[in-house]
Amino acid sequence: MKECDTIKNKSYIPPAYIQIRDILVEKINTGELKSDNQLPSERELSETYKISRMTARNALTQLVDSGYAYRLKGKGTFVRFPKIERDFVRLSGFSQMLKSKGIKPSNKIVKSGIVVADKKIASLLETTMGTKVYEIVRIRYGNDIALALEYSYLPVNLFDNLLQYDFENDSLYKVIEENYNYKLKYSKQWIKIITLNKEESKLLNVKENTPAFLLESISYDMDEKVVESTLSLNIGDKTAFYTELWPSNI
Amino acid sequence: MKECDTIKNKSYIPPAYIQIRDILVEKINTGELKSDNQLPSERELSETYKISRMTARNALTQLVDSGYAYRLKGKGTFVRFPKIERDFVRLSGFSQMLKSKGIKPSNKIVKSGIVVADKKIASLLETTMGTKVYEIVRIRYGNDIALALEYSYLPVNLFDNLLQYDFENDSLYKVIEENYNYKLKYSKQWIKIITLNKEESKLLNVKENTPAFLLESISYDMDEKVVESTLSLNIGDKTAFYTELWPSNI
DNA sequence: TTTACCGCGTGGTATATACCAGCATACCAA
DNA sequence: TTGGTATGCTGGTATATACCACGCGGTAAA
Repeated sequence: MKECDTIKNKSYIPPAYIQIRDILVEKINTGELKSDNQLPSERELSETYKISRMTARNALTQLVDSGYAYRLKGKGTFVRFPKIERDFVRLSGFSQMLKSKGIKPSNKIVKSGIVVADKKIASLLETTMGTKVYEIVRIRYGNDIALALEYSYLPVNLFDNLLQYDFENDSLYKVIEENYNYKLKYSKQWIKIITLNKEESKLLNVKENTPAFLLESISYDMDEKVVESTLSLNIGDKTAFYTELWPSNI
Repeated sequence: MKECDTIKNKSYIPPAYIQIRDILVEKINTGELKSDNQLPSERELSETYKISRMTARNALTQLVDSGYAYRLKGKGTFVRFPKIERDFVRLSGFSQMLKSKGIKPSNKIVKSGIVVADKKIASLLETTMGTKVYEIVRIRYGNDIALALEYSYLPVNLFDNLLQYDFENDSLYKVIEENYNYKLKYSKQWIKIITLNKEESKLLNVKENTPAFLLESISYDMDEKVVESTLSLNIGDKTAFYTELWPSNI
């Protein structure tokens, strides 16, 4: 069998267009290339790095697709920074989102344990009522101010001895990916409005009936299995979502 | 000057990869190709339509990028239907969104006229306080139930005699694109929570202090000019947003 | 002075070709 | 039966080349 490089062995060499892409991303992140600066043209890149124009174009396409750049026909390709956020809550999770805004995230566990799924939880985890699931209830803080109350549910059969981990300091996603080796592929999410009940408002230290966002999310791994589902109650006047909408071209 | 085909004259012929893409989209929409069916391979497409493999690949890439298909290395390209919705409110506007769900949209104009921009409106339209702007206030109905109260603002200097048009029946976007020839490029959007005041709740026929989504949006045309800004109050228990989040690859 | 055109650089589309890498199947040998 | 291998499909990466459409600035003509 032929030798085949993978991510796991150190000899992995990314494709040329990925390498060029990363060189350009680096220049954007370090500030060498600023917003609306012109990136090297496709022909220029191909000469500089001794690659074909198509490969250079692929590298630039990667930047455009991920929001780092925009193209103007007849003029050039230009930096867009800060890059647009199409996903208003990233798959990377709550902590990372706050960190990227310079806000100090912290958690407090309200309770954690194993419960049997009721109808609502069963439908979120795409399983049947009565299935055993982990329930982790946390309060999320930003700069020590309570922002959200989060209920996370995970199927017991996928996670052996999950509760041994410290979810006040370790991110749930990190534990799932590193300790159980589930690679998350995507998540579905719904945003609704509710008013906080007595218990919830007390935990979040706000008045009863305060309006809040209810975020329901379901996360899928590479095999399209549901690995986790979260209900997040975000205090209305401390939360806003931002997105940019681009017309579909089909 | 050389003759140059544009969308406007009828002789416009789309690029080959767009034509192939549209042929495939058509087959998906008519049901000839169903969810998880395999699409023709790149090599097969290139033989069938006498195009190069790269052009065929471009066509398939269009489908993948817009959520109509997914690729599996070594296996093929497959239909994803219903296509994923990354944008939870499309740039196409409110009416079209409801239509796509089989809900009958309708509007009622509350008022329309020219006002001078206060601080809030000026910042939304990226102009200065005191600038003259059109204000159009509408109630949005779905199946004759009031869903939202919408305040739209447009700079007077970009739209000559805008109020001649009938916004109870024509979409605002349609008028902008067809009568004034502004092609919308993208829009920014914020989602917040508010509670409806006396006047708003009366217009929407709900109790005072009902929680509602406040959608603030700014639309930009191809020259990155602000052409329109909208504040939309959507009744909380009649509205939800859905999105799928995919991790960024950079 | 104003207008029209040309040249040049840019991204956009398209061709033809080549080899690599992942998956499935059939087949053959231990 | 089991396990390797050969083959043939798939998408992924990469090269080289060509021409088109657009934006802009310089220049020559009106």
